[in-house]
Amino acid sequence: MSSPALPAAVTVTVTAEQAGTTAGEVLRAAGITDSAVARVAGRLRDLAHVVDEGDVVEQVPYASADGRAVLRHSSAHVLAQAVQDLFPGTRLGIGPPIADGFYYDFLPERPFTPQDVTAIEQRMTQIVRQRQRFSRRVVSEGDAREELADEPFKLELIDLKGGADAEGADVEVDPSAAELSIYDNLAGEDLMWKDLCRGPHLPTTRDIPAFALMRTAAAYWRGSEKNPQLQRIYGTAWESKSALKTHLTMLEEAEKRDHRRLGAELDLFSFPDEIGSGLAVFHPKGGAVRRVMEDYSRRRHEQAGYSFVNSPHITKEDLFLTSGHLPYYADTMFPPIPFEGADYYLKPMNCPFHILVFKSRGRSYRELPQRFFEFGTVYRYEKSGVVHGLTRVRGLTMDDAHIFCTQEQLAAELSDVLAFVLGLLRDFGLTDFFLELSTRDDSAKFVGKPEQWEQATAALQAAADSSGLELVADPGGAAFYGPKISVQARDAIGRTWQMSTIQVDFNLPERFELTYQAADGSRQRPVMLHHALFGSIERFFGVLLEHYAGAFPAWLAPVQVVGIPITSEHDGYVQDVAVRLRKHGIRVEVDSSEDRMQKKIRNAQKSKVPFMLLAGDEDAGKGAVSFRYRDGTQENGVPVDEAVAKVVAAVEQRR
RNA sequence: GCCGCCUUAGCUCAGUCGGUAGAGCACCUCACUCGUAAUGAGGUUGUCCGGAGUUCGAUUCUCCGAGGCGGCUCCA
Repeated sequence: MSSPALPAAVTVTVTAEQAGTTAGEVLRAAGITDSAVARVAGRLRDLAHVVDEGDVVEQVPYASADGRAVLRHSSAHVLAQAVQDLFPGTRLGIGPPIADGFYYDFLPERPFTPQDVTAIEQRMTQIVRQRQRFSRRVVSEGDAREELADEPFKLELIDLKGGADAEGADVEVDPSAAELSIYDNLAGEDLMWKDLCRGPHLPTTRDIPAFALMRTAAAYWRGSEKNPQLQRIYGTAWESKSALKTHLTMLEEAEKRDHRRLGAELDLFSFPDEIGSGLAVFHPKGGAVRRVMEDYSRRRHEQAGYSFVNSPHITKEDLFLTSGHLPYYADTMFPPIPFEGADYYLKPMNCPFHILVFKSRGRSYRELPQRFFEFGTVYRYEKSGVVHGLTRVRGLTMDDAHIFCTQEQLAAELSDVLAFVLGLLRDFGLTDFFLELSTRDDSAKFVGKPEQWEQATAALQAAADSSGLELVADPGGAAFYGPKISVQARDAIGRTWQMSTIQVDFNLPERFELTYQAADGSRQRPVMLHHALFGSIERFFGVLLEHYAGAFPAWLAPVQVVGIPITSEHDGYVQDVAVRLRKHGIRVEVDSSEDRMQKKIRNAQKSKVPFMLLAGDEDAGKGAVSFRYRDGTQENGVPVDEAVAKVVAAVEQRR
């Protein structure tokens, strides 16, 4: 994921004497050995690529984005070769490099077992040791079809001429190149295996320094559930054994931080089977964290000029017919409840309710922008295979806000909202952001007038630009009713999470025929902004839990202080200190169990409390306590007043 | 929803080639009263995920269902 500084690439210009030699030879002559492939005249080429005088040959270090992609792509070939060695008759799909690794899709006669994967990995090791050469050969389309007669998926790729709609397919057939190429794997002069492939590749299999197979999974051919399902094997490959190890260690770290695991270990929440898949209950400790999150958010919204509204969990279907959601999202809503002659639905979003609040009486331009906020619990029918801990649930609470404003107010409101969102996320300890601007494409799912889309997109673009953050384009990613900005945050171990979204909506005000009375007495249509900062509280909770690896800062920690009496005789003394802390709103527990004090420290440490507060004869004698902090350091003989002030200050300063 | 794997004590997991089961932690009892990550001794705990089938007998085999995990697809 995050990598140490990558070495700078060296470039060499081919001399007259070097013309007709290879890119690899030119680089070696310049003393460069660390190059997976070469960039010649701006294109990645095999080191065996023949160069002309004047060509600029650029080193592509293994530990560069391109270098890693090539070595992973070559690893994918070795994987496919191993699979076809061990399971003849297995058909090949595609095998591209991906972030941190590679995969290859297969149609085997039966799904792979874990034992198969072990065997495949061993076979790969043998192939690597054999130092087989990756040898490029340009073929005519006719020859390719003949050679690949047994590979129906490859033939389909040739038909598609690169299959721009199939992610990763362009590693097999280059849509921008006129020619098709096949890579032969040669041991000496013996052909061991071949695959339709654009390349480029490492010189030999031996040049793969370190790889590992990770897992198997199913994947639809060309990403469509209408197509046959293939068996995918994921692997990872790196420029060195130590880089591989670093990556695997990072994965272990991510696993240790998994919010589902921490949620159980720290007694924060659970998903009882009795309730149903994707429906969480928060335990007292998780509830404490959640309450602090919500309280803080409410206060900030209040300060930013939001009014609080409330709405029910179910509604008659008419509301969602008017909003236009039902036709789009019926299959991701819980099924209707027939009742008193109407169909009721659990609400999958809050916006129509807030619209009704706006619509409950006439509105004047004088009261715009009108900002409504609610912690609104919504229910969505997520398919059974996609529910995932707190990050993908069927019941979630959105910190949902809807702003009704005039066209003229839109731009200012957007940049205020963006600044508000970023400020709040920073308060929760996320500091590393980038933005994504999701716009429409020509798909039929998008509603509304093109000029409104343009106006909204321009306003979002301006707000994004003024934030100074990196902006990534996401064409086609908009909601059906309007474009959006999403804030992506990087967590403590460099993973990115989509957090807040801000959407512009001209559509709903129109569907609900919203109006306000303008200064000239005319009726005008307001614009709507949707935003949710946490997205869902459940999901944000999960992200924070992983970000902090369970060690919440003191202001969020479910238990902020654990009092530990050295012996049971000091229970009363520690209890008195706890009472004083509690008066300041500090969440404090005293461990008066029969355990020895060392065991209590261990337990408190495992529960990741920020402050352990110990007292025995030594401290009690002088009206003091001793701290042990989460990092194991200690501070002894702190007068009680000072200790209380210290804890209170940490919480108030949101540390 | 689709594919694969999984489900045994509160938790983590072992085990039974078909004869109703075990460890560590947790919990309870007793002793210990201790200064910064596990005091000792003793004890309790199970519809072996649910249902149906095969069988003299099913936690174990088969089928169906539920839940979980890894992906795919999806994500207002």
